[in-house]
Amino acid sequence: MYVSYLLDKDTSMYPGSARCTSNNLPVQNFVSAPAYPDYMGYHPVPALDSHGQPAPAWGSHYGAQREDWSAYGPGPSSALPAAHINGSSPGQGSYSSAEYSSLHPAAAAAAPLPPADTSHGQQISPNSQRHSSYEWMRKTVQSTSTGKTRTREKYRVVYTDHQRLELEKEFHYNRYITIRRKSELAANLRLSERQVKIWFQNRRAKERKLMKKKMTHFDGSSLGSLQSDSGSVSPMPVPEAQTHSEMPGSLFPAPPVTQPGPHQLQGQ
DNA sequence: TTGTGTTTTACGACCTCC
DNA sequence: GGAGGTCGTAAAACACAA
Repeated sequence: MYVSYLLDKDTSMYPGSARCTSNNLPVQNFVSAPAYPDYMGYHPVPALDSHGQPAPAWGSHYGAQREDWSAYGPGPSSALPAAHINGSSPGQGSYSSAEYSSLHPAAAAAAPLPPADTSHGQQISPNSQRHSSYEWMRKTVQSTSTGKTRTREKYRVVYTDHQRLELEKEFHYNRYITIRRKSELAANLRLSERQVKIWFQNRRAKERKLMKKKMTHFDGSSLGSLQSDSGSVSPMPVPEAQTHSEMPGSLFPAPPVTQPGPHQLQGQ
């Protein structure tokens, strides 16, 4: 399960119930009920607990013991542990089930929720806080050969654990995000819709990369386990028409299909 | 400390679909 | 034409060994 690692992280990241109290994020959007309560493929926590213990509902992961939330105000926080904040200890960024199960759950030693005042392109991540003041964000860098410039504001912010957790949750629920959910998520996470879209694109690319890696590793003999690794939803792409149409009469998208759209099979 | 490898954001090119 | 898709890649962020 993709989320299990993050859930484990989450347990230490957001223990208790008062998550986001200093973050200005709409807490109600992150409690146990996902946006699609009727969708059977997504079970927020209990089914994902890899330690054989009943895990609390989403809401109980967040808050309480982080009595020091308010200590992480705007500005660099150099007192944080260097490792793990980015979910990057051993197995950094790998969320396949096998890897999840082998990861130490204490990966999130301390992941402060940064101030939510992260207007587009200015997400203040723990990492960026750790490594610099805000000055670097304002500078521009020359791209190598093309002469194009990229502003530091764009290149690149490190998303907070919270943002990534929510994105991972959404990804675990559905590999392809709908327009509506993209808007909601962007608003909730203080990201732009473009960022959400690109995150999903990159996340799918990452998954394909992992799949490919496993394919070569298992030499195609363990495809069944590969399928189950990806959770309850199909790893295959969803036809675009299903994902970015608004589905009249239905708030939410249909469950993912197992066949890719025609245009997604060719040219790759 | 430094070099190296990996992961994470972000973008451009090119594609299909509506 | 505009949307979102994949693919490839740049560069920052990060981990870790030497």
